[in-house]
Amino acid sequence: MAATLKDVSLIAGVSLTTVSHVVNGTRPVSESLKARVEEAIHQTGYTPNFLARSLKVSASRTIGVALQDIRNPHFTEIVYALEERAREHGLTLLLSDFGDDPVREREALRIFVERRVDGLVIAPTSEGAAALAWLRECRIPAVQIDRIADPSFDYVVVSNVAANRRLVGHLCELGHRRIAMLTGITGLSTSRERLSGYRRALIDAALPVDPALIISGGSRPESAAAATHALMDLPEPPTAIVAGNNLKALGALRALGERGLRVPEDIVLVSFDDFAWADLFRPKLTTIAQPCRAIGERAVELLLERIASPDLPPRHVRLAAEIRHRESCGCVPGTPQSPIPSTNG
Amino acid sequence: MAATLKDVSLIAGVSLTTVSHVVNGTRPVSESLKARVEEAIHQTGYTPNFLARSLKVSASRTIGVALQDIRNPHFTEIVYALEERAREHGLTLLLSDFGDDPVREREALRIFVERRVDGLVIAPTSEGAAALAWLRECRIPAVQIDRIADPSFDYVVVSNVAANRRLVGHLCELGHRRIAMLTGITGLSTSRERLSGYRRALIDAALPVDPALIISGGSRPESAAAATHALMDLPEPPTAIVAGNNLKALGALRALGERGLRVPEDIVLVSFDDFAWADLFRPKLTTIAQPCRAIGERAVELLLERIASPDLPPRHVRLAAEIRHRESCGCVPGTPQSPIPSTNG
DNA sequence: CTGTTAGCGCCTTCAA
DNA sequence: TTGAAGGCGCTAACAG
Repeated sequence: MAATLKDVSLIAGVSLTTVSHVVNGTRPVSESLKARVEEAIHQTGYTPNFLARSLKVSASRTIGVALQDIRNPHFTEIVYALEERAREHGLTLLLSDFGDDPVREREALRIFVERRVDGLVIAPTSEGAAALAWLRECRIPAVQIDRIADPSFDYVVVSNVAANRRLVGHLCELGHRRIAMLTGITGLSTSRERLSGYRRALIDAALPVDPALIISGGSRPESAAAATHALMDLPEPPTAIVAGNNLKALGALRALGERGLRVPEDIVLVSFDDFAWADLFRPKLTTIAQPCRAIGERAVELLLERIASPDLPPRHVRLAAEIRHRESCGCVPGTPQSPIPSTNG
Repeated sequence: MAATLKDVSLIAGVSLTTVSHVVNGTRPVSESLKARVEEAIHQTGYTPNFLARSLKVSASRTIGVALQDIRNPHFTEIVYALEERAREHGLTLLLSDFGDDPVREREALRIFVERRVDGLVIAPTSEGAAALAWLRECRIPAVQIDRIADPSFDYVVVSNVAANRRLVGHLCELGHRRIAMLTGITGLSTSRERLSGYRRALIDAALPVDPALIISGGSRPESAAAATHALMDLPEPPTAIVAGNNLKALGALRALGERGLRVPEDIVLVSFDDFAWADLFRPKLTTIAQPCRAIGERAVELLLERIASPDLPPRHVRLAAEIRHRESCGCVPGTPQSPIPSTNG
């Protein structure tokens, strides 16, 4: 159907090789021939067949992106950055959403392998290590983002411990003694690390860690809403709640609203993950903002480097996350934002 | 590097043809051979090469998605639905974001054509007709979503005129006589249609159409903010503003906030496009919610049908959009939602 | 500076 | 029920 190199070569009256070379600029061709070839290309409307090229050179200039939910603005933002950076490098994005299901995660990787992606960026499930091991067998490079399922692979994530320690520390400084933590999906490194930051902050402040104030698991806002209700039904409810991620914050916010509790007057709520339109929310949430853009960009760069040098030792990037002081923490609004130092490895 | 059909055939001691057939289940193979082949596949870790297959059968089971900005939740939601539906049909998504730049739009299509996608879904720019014409030459099917650049191609969009007419009509019924309209990017069918719905509603209500109250163009919230300020600086400012899309609403909301104007007490604001967390916004915006999920699903279905029958006449789908009555229109909250009837063609 | 040739990995007639 | 052989469109030695 579509014109091929051969069609062009016939029309231009040159060899197929020459056409290939003028298309790719891969060896010098005389002006006269080049002109004839270009004319023929124009005439036939020839468009190179990347599939054939990929087959031949065993490189598809394609990278796969696999994650839990593009609709989560955190991931949306990252995908945007990935796409942009990839495009700059002539790479095209294959997208797959596996909804936090290890079976679908595995399935997504299979599809990417079949399509011979040059590499892939993945926000793995808690069982992601097995899937990654398979990728290693297939010798296809991968970089993890957001969470770490296997530290022997590259990753770019944020300093969860430091960021949450600082956020919770802020609450302690404000005088809170009963601070609850709603963590994300059990088994995810993000959940563990953020919980660890929470613990460290309490210890820093010489406060007891009350297991009743830690509610773990779940990926939907509904579970956070239920957890919030449970928390507030405690004989001694918390005076502050830390949402382990944006979905948790949404659920908590709704539950608090249902109970007619005002934030921050009646209860303080802060959260990991920022929202694009947080300034339109009431209350305005104090959050930890992740550098999504940078995460996506670094991920592509790491991937490119690994594709070039597959035997590099694993590279671990931790980016700083930044606290955005708004109203919901109850401190004076307008407080300057405090960056958290990044650590590597 | 990776095992091929040939590797498997050698190990299994059968012909390459047979291996191909057991992999694809495309012709009966005796149990004994099948077992040997499967064993060999397992042993070699063979994964089919889709690139080679695509080249051979000239079909890539891949569809391209090209749009203006994945970060806009309206599109994010659609992409999610597209991905899901595509996956159900064994199709993989290639994603490209062209930021409303016709040059990059064209570029994105070129990449898709080179990669021999089976079809593509596009939210075209206002200049998209030329790009689509090229696709037609390449004989690659495309369905437009959100807006229409060329009605000779399939599309699935919403009933913009009817929806906005109804929304503005609601404002008229509430007694507003000076209603402003902030339209989106000039030249887009959505902008035209929504503006047309606005006009119709005013005419329905026997109200004059004041050009000073219509501010067109721009795709960023900032332009809407500027427009809102201009509107409020008018000798006779509007008592209600209709934002032509979600970004416009954000800009208007901010400008109104900057002026210390309360919604809906001082001024009414409603908008085309809903927000996922609209209930956390203050004010709670009355909006027109588009059925993003359905748009994505129908788009994939249309595309699949067209891939199967390229010569079908153009198919036009218009889905109903629904008004979500919340606080910002100033009518009693809790009013039941009113669906808008869909029309076809 | 240009052309011939041998595959990349796979599907699919055609023949047995 | 099985196998051999000819490409799909392209790149990259290898010759000239």
